Amino acid sequence: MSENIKCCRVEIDTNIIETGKKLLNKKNRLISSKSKIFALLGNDVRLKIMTLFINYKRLCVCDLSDILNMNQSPISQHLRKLKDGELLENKREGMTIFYFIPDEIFDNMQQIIEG
Amino acid sequence: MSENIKCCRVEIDTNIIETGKKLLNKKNRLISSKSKIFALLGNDVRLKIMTLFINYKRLCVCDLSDILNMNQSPISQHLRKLKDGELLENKREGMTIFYFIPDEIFDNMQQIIEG
DNA sequence: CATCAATATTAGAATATGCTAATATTCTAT
DNA sequence: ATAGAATATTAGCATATTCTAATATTGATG
Repeated sequence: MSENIKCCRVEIDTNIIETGKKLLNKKNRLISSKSKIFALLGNDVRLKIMTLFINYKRLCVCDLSDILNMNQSPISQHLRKLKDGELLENKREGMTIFYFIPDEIFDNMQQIIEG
Repeated sequence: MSENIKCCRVEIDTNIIETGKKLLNKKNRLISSKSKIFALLGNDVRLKIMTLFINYKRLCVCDLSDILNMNQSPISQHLRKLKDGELLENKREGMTIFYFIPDEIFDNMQQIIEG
């Protein structure tokens, strides 16, 4: 399996390579999904947005535009990404569409972001 | 302060905008530094690398190349970023340079990545 | 049903990211 | 000292990201 050894270090623990591969293989899906979450949070604007949602429960695009002092379009685009990544949900109430962190992940999000 | 209201929703809680701004202002540095960490972890390869360091304590470029089945160059480049972001340190021992998660942040990293 | 407020989408430009391929650097060990 | 192993760096390309500016969509409400 480990034919392509990249260097010939003496104290090589060839076992590490096999067990490492197995470890990653086992955690592959989890790592992939986590890295997507981190990538979403790895943007200043989006992390601010999520921080606001932790503190205010629900906000609309306008609120965020005002608070962040940014145009509505990029806010909408960020919210779209966060929604696609299932870190946010939305719900219309009258004329405004409120975004919020889904109950199921709220504690976890707070943990990751504020913990 | 909030002259540039983005929309004229009726039930607008203008207070949110001011307190939101203050909140972000207060947490600004923290958010910025956290988003950098998340951005580093928001890449599949780097998250795999960090996961490996949590499980194996220390590894060299070659180990990672072998485990991840990637060329040495991109691994080196990722390690550089992780080191610049202070998520990793390194130390030469004989011919090989070992990377590892600094003691001070190990628990925190484990928490973020595995928690 | 027509209007308009709120939000979403799109194209396009500037910048950032992550790889390959080639080369450079750094130390060890003879 | 010098050769070679391990690692780092660089240029360059392809793709991804994030904004602006313009336009489209949606649904509440007169």
